Amino acid sequence: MARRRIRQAATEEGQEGHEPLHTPLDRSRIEAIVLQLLRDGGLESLSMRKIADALGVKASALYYHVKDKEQLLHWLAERISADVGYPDNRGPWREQLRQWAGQFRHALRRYPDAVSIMNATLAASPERLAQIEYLFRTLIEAGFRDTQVPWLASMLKSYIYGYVEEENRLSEMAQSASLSQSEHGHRQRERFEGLSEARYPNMVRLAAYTTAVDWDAEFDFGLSVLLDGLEARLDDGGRAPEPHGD
Amino acid sequence: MARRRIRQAATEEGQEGHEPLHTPLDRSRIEAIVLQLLRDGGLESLSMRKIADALGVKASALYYHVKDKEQLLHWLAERISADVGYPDNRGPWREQLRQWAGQFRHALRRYPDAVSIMNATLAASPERLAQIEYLFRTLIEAGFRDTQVPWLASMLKSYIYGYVEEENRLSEMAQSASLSQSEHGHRQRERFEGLSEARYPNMVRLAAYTTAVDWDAEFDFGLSVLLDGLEARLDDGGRAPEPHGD
DNA sequence: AATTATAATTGAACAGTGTTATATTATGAC
DNA sequence: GTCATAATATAACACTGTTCAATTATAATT
Repeated sequence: MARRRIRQAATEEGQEGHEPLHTPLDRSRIEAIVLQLLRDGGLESLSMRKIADALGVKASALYYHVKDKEQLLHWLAERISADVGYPDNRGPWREQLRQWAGQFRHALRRYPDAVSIMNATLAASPERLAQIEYLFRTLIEAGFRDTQVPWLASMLKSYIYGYVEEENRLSEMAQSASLSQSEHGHRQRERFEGLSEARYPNMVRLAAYTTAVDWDAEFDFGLSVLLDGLEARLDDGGRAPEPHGD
Repeated sequence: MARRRIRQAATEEGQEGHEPLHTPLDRSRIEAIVLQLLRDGGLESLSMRKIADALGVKASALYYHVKDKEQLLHWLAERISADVGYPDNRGPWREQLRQWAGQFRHALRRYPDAVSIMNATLAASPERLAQIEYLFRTLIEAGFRDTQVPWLASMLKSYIYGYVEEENRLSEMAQSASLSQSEHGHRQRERFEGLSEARYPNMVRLAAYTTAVDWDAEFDFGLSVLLDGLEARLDDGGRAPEPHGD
């Protein structure tokens, strides 16, 4: 038996043994593998054993670096939040929020099941808190009342999450309908073609508008609806008191 | 060995054996137990084996009546949707949607993890489709354009789901903060008291407005914001073309 | 009343999950 | 080379959803 087991297919080179052939696990390497597995199989099929396998390691080794599987999700959520960034413009609050919402959406779209990950974890990490703080500050500076801000912020978050989930759902359905050879695609088509036009006339008629979609434009449309609602609440009708001097 | 094994603690009475001592499983009995378990431990701790145990039966027996665990969730989602109902008034669209949204929220609040259940299942069952159909029809009759209706409906759904989730999250945190003896409550308090006021001044200041909340009023407030946004989109500014003759 | 058909449930297993305690190995410091 | 500790492995526990074959209970028929 090999007296000296080397992780991950040791070759002849590097027998000196001074510098480690493969550095031990650390957060960044784990994160990288997790993101790759997430891209392959989604959040559902993500397991500690698969992560360990992909790292060439046993599952229990992960627990030296990570407390929980939940902590792993917190890492991901933090990374997603860091990916959002902040608007670079100093324009009016509507334009700032429009840009910020767009960046948020794009960050969520860069990671599979991002909304599930965010919803499964509480926003207690620095990047996530900073994002909330930015949103609160922007709303305050726009002139909204203290009591309203948390709920308006929650509405914006809900809109973005909801839109991205709908976006993923519908585009997933569209692609599995195009590959209608597959069994799954077949079942999906049945679901829509079998919709009784007598029972659900409006659904059937409007279903067309959810197949070929300009997702960017639709997101902006919904967002503008929401921002219109916000603007209508700005100090109950227009006499906004110029919240700050600058 | 007992030649005749009777389910669930057979007593002396009823030895005739004509009418079954305990009727076999059926959908309604399974649903009832599932709802009870859901109330006790939530969706996370719901397992086929626990359901079977609570029914005095082995887990594999369930699969004679239910295809999947997922089908079980579909049953629940359908039940929740049926519980929503429809507004009884024939007032203007704003009032109708206000009432409908309230009923929706209350139905979701009646079942633990209702939002998770709805999100985990596609809306393909009759009651759920009927709800969507109602929403579409109401928006159409209000005068919104065909292309807009699906997205506006999606926004309303997102708002309701998001609000209920936030509501559950916050009230859960509030109650675990009041029971601050418990370890979990202690950690929750740390999370909030440890919030650096220097880094997140607005969050800290506005946190007060998310502790003692009139949930009904807050829901209506957010909804009115959203409906204001909708109204602003009614045919781009007021010249609504009386969509139907009646 | 005995037999037969089928409805309903059990037993046992498979493949997988997160997690932990304990042993074992590798690594760098002295 | 010895030694402390850092890092991984081994093995197990208590679960999970699900399937298949064997078994029992119930109802129908002769």
